[in-house]
Amino acid sequence: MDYRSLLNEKQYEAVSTSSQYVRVVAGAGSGKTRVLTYRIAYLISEMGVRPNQILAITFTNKAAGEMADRAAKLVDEVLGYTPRLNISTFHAFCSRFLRMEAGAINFPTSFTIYDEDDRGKLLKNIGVELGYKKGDSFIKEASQYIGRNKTKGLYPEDITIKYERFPNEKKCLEFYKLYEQRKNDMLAMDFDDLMLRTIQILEGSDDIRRKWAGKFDHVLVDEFQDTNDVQYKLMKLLMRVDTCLYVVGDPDQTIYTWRGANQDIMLGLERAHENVETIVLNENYRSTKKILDAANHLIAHNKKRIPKDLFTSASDGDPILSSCQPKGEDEATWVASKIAQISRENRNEYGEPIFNNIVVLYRASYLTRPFESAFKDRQIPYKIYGGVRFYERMEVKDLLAYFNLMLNPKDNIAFERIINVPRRNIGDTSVDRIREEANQAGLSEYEYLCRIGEYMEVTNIPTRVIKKAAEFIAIVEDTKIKLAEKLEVYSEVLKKFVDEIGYMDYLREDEDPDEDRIKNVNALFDDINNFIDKNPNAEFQEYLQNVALLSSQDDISGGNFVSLMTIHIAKGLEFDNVFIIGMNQDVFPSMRSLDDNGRDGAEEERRLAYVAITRARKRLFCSCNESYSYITDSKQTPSQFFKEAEISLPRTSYYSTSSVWRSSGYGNQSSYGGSKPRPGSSYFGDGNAPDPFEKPKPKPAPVTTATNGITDWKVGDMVEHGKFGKGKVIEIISDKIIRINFDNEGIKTLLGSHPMLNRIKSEGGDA
DNA sequence: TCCTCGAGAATTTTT
DNA sequence: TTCTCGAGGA
Repeated sequence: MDYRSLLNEKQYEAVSTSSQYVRVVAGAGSGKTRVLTYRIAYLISEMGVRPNQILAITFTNKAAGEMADRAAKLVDEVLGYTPRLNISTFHAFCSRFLRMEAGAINFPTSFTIYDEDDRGKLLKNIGVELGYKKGDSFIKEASQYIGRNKTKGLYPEDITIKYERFPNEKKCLEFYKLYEQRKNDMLAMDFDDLMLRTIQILEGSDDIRRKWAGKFDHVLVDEFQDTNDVQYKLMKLLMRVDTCLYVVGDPDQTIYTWRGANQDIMLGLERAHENVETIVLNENYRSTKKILDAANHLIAHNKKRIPKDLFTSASDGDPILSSCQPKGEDEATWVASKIAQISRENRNEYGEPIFNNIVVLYRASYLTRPFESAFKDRQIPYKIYGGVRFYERMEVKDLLAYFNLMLNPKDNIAFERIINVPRRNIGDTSVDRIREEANQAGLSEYEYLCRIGEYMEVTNIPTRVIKKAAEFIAIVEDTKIKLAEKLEVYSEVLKKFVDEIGYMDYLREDEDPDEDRIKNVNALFDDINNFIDKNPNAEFQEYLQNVALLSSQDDISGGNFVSLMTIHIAKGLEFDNVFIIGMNQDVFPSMRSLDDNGRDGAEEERRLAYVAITRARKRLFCSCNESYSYITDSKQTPSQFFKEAEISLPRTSYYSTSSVWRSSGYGNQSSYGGSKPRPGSSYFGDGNAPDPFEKPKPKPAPVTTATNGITDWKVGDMVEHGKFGKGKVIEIISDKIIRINFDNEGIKTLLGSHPMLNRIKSEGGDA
């Protein structure tokens, strides 16, 4: 492959360097991902590195998947085979590591991963256990204390308090201890544990460390500016003296310091290693000149940075449009009218308006509300990312909790989530009692109920509850046996289970026209099928662990709709048309960030705005409003970022009293949108009309053909199963799942590609 | 145990 | 403006 012709000079230099330590400072839109992808391909195709000697770390699972696909394709073009690449997030890497090595710290490899929601519940339980009320502010304080220490890599045993640095420090530490203890009892890990336990194991055993550091000759890290100290430590543990390190990032895009990101790691890399080669990519291929100018102007206000102006040879492009409207609804109307116009100008081959090159970005999720209704009124299809994600939906979480409980009976959080869902008349009081007694017996809540017979003398749990619980346990245990046999399709066993416990009926009763709960449940089963299909040898446990690690960006899939997301989620993405909304002082930059972290906070907010602006390829729109703020108890004012980015803000508001903004600047601001939006009214319909644009559903992952086994089943095929014997195909449920009537075993639902399944005679002829 | 209602609080970003 | 919590009644 002619790498030289596919890359510009700097990019080629970065891709082909042979230095051991390389730092690529890549400005927004300079082809950062391209460089990393080509680097991986180059290592394999030109430098003879074996694919499994490379470890690449990205920020999201989605980025990992894309990079793996693209690099694999490149290698395939040159060498004619598709390599298996180790590309994942830090967390996913650790999860895989722990599945193999957790035994070293006496932890089972079938641990459960707790997400933020589970973690919050556990913390609340502990708070109540310690005698605080549910909403007590101390629980919040302790939770933050725990979070802070974990991002620093400190477990309770690493902390000693000589004198309290703040009033409740000792109490917080006690809380932290209890949290860790309870979590360990339940064989669970939170996100931080994944990293910290991995480090613990690597530090604790030379053998294991040698084994893992021996695997990788090349470690590559994307978005390196957002690496935190714990992640960096882990990286170093995975490296030998001769391991090559290749990091790519942009210090101006550090937006995760609140999660421990430390841009000094990137800036000070030469202090850690000798002979670091630094390559700067500052030609932007993404945005128009006007957009880039705004970004450069803005970021120049930051004091703590290495000056690095992006340049482009692109044309000026359209002017940046801005607007300040009286109310949030008016701002939404303004945006909606612009979107309607853009989509009218961009039509696909069938003449339908195109929405998928449009994104609406904001600082905080609560800002989306008026926009949702404005889009609905105007029949603009949209999808919100990072709100409630698919895997966080109530019904999906319920089912995952059931499944988790099956694999890990010690998981009290899962147990408490579902013991009364659907209603079994086991209320809070009973659950409290179960928790208390289980604690005393030294068992998990589920285990305690399983063995309640041994405790009949002492228990205070009403017999009514015990009876109900016993029914429930019977179904769970029965399903566990079926799952362990692995003979029937996983999802089918689970489906039966879900029916048996009456969950589907419960969903149907509780029908909420806005929520497609039942469809979501089916989508979950599809998802499980897909996973098992793609990873035929994987344990179901792995699916559950994977699911917990998925992030908001991961379910970003194509479709013709406007995307709405926070700027944090938008990191790494790009769109033709970008709207930045809610650009009000104290909202963006956020007052809280300024309060908490002073000037550093302000600089991070500015970097965030920089990220937002540089997402845009062709057109940029910035808006704010002057509505009343509950936070400051006063009217809102435009963000300082307008001035700093030198984006002029026209006086469109007739309520405006304090407009200090220039009304001239880049062209005629109001000509673009046509007529002035009418506050409070919509252009289409009466608001009661049915929404013709269904909210897009999570798309089932693309159908993959099974790696082994038969996929082209037909009704009437005769089969032989390694365990069930002979039978006949009676129904094709989907392209993967079939129903077979076995001579001796009756009707079973199976995965068509199941290795135990063989066709002995095809319908109408020999196999 | 569950449901309803009213008061009150709270609005950041996420692997 | 919207969600959460707790009290009180069925």
